[in-house]
Amino acid sequence: MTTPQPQVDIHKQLANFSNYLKKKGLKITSQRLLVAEKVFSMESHFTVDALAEALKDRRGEISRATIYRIVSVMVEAGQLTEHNFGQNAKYYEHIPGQDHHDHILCLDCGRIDEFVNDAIEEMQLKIAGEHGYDLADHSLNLYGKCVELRTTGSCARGNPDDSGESASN
Amino acid sequence: MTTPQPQVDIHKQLANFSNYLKKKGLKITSQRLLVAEKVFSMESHFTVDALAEALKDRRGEISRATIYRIVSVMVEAGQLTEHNFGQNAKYYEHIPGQDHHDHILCLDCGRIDEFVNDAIEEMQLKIAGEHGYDLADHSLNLYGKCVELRTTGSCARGNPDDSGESASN
DNA sequence: ATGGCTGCAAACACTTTGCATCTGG
DNA sequence: CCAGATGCAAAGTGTTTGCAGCCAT
Repeated sequence: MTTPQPQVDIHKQLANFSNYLKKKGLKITSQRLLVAEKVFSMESHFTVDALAEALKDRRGEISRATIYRIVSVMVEAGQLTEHNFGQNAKYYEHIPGQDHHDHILCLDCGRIDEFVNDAIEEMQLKIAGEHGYDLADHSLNLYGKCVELRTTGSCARGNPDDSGESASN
Repeated sequence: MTTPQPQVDIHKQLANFSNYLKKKGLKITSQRLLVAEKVFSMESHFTVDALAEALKDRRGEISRATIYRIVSVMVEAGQLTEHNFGQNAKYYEHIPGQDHHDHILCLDCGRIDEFVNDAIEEMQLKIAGEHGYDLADHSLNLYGKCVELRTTGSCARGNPDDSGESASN
């Protein structure tokens, strides 16, 4: 069930990032390496806040401002994507050089799963074309109740009783 | 090109809203009616900010706090939907009692078009099921370059020259 | 009359920015 | 050595909330 991908070669990713920095004439600082390393080791989707927390202790901590700046560099570098799941904060996800995918989220526990569907991808291209658009990107998020909630009757955050209408948000 | 829907009976919509308020034991205040009326007359997608601006002059203006509160009531009432288009502010759209639809947005001028695709809707249900989810909602947004930009070489906000990588955001 | 509503301003959460200092190349 | 990076704190957005006074019911 859990993505069993073996740490898609963090070293290679770090090397790519360093190359990008070099190519752009940006400096390879300890903060950038630490942030990048942590980013590449994050299991899945995370917020800047979570990233900042995860970066604590190592050698003190890195300033939020700096983390925001580094994250934005990584997005430009194409090694990180940004998601808007309808919550306050943006979510990020490192790109293991692999395929694009969409997301399905649990409205109760916030669990996030991924999926790919070629038919939908094709449809989107077709639709964009029909409307005269040159498709550049898209975001598809499904929201529902996760398998755990359905089978055990409750998941991390909510349970059937008080889940009255958490879906409203 | 522009949605030619003839003001889907604002009076009926207002009546529905009033009924909802009554049913819920909420008060029918002048602010609520003014906001609702304006909401129903808004052409398409708007932010709370735009709504507040549009509400000015009539009889002074309505406090943002109040507008936020009324908008949230209307969402609960099911007469307004909330969208996250990846920008800072949330976008709203009144529901004319009609069909659900998805969006396609221009990365340059911010233009927003709508579309419905049953095949994709079905696919989503299937995908959710395959992942053990009970699908409650979804959001599908396509981003690209609009027809105007493609045909005339420029649209409201940007033009091919400086549009270098506005897609990065 | 009275409890919900409004308006104001302060509080909030997330993100960005100005500036002095520090550091990689 | 010096442009670019960092950290801090202050400033910005967009949105929410506490509270006193107001108005539908």
